[in-house]
Amino acid sequence: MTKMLNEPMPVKTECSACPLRLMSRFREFEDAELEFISEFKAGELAVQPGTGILEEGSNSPHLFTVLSGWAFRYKSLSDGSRQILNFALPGDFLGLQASVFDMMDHSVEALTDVTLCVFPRDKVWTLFRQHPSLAHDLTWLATAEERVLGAHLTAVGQRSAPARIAFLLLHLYERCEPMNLAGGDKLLVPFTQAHLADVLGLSLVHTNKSIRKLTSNELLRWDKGLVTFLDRPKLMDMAEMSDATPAKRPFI
Amino acid sequence: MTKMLNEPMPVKTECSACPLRLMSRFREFEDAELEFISEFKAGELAVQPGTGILEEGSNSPHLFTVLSGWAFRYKSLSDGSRQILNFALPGDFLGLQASVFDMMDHSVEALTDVTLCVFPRDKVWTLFRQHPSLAHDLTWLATAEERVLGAHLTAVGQRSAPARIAFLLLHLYERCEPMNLAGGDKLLVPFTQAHLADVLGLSLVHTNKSIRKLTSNELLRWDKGLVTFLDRPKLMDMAEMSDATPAKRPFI
DNA sequence: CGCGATTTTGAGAGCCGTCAAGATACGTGG
DNA sequence: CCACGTATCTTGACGGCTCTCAAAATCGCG
Repeated sequence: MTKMLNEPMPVKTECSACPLRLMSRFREFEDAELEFISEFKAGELAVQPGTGILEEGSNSPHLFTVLSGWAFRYKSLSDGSRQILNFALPGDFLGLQASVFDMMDHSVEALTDVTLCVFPRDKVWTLFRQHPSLAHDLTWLATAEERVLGAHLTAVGQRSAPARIAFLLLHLYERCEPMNLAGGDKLLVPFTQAHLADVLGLSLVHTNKSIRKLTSNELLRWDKGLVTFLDRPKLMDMAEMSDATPAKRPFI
Repeated sequence: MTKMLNEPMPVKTECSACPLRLMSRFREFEDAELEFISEFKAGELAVQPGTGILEEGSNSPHLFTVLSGWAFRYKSLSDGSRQILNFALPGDFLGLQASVFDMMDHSVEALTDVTLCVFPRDKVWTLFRQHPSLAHDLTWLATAEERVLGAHLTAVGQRSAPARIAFLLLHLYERCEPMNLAGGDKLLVPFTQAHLADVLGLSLVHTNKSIRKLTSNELLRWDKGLVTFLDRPKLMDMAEMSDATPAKRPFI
């Protein structure tokens, strides 16, 4: 399933014209910051679904920002099972661990066609020295990831199967909505129910039956990857979620 | 159970004579770094078991480093249950979220008597501007927390109750050993089985029965807070852990 | 000695996992 | 256009891990 990683291609997307920057969700950059990032960026990488982007235990010389597409972080266990830790969406940063610890403790794989900005790890230190605001943004991104993992852990540790599913789908809606990947109570999910099972710590069979329970109760629809929320209040209630509006986020 | 937070007391421990610095596990500081941290530190706080240190949803003006004692991070749910995300040990940093997001998404409570170094949040920005190496350390700490949460999520999502218990105890041993809080296959845990249940997403009853299973199989002993590993290889095997030696860590 | 917190044990129910098989969808080659 | 293979989704049966309820035993402490 996992394919080889291609060599980075020349830059196609100028940072000054970065499509992510147009999204209302992202913070604006100073000229100096933009200039540094432009210089920081080594190239672009386009990978196909199923391609491994980072490998657990490895020590990639590259860091990535997702420009487009979906990926997912996961840990493999020796019995063949895996835990998906989180999905990575446009604007998310991949490989910070390799930079800080010289070692990934999880892998990352492309779920759809993915475009990545590529950065050389050995320039991260320059970022910290010359651009404290961007260093702060990196800390922001690391902390944001920590929050998501804490939320997932709470869902998996404390909630029933249908509640976990409701939680994850609503959570993804909230993350997708600001970049126009979701809207009008509709969310296009590029993953299979097997992926969902691995996120939520459930078996595939039970995941499927729980989804069926949610659909037959008219709480949501799930049609070939298109999820529609039919009763958002009830779903949010079972998932124990409130609808706080998130602040503007940074990205590198 | 939760008590009030006292006002910070004057500094008792000079950073230059910080007891943590004597531990082999922590990295050495440059003089300039030490000077800044000394200046950064606003005071010290001693709290009793059960005291709330940070509250979910709040926006504390203070950040903390644990000097001594155990605390734990947790999220509360409306039905009264809670998920403990992680324990905080000496050297761990508390409140980075409040600094980055203006809002904690989890609470922190003292498990034992705890001594904390107190830092004002509004000087964090100065740290990023003037001391890139310390900024990098903050990112290190945030990323380390992310790793722990990922490991917990994997244990809770993929492993049986006894395996989760084995995992958590071994994990804590590894964290305690470098600071002489554990050794010789013995670990002093200051938490109850109810805490353990809330970490692992298990009921108290089943947690107890699973511990009994581990003890009656002669894999470990659990005696009034003293855990002894009797068959470490087997425990590590069920917990799916390898024994990599961790690198030196920073602290603030 | 008495009380609350913690640990332990038993019984019964139910959520969820495993095994198995069928149905549906989709891409590929004939 | 059809046949076929693979991936994904669906359903049923059954077992067991884990939960809840309940109560007793033990510990810590005043």
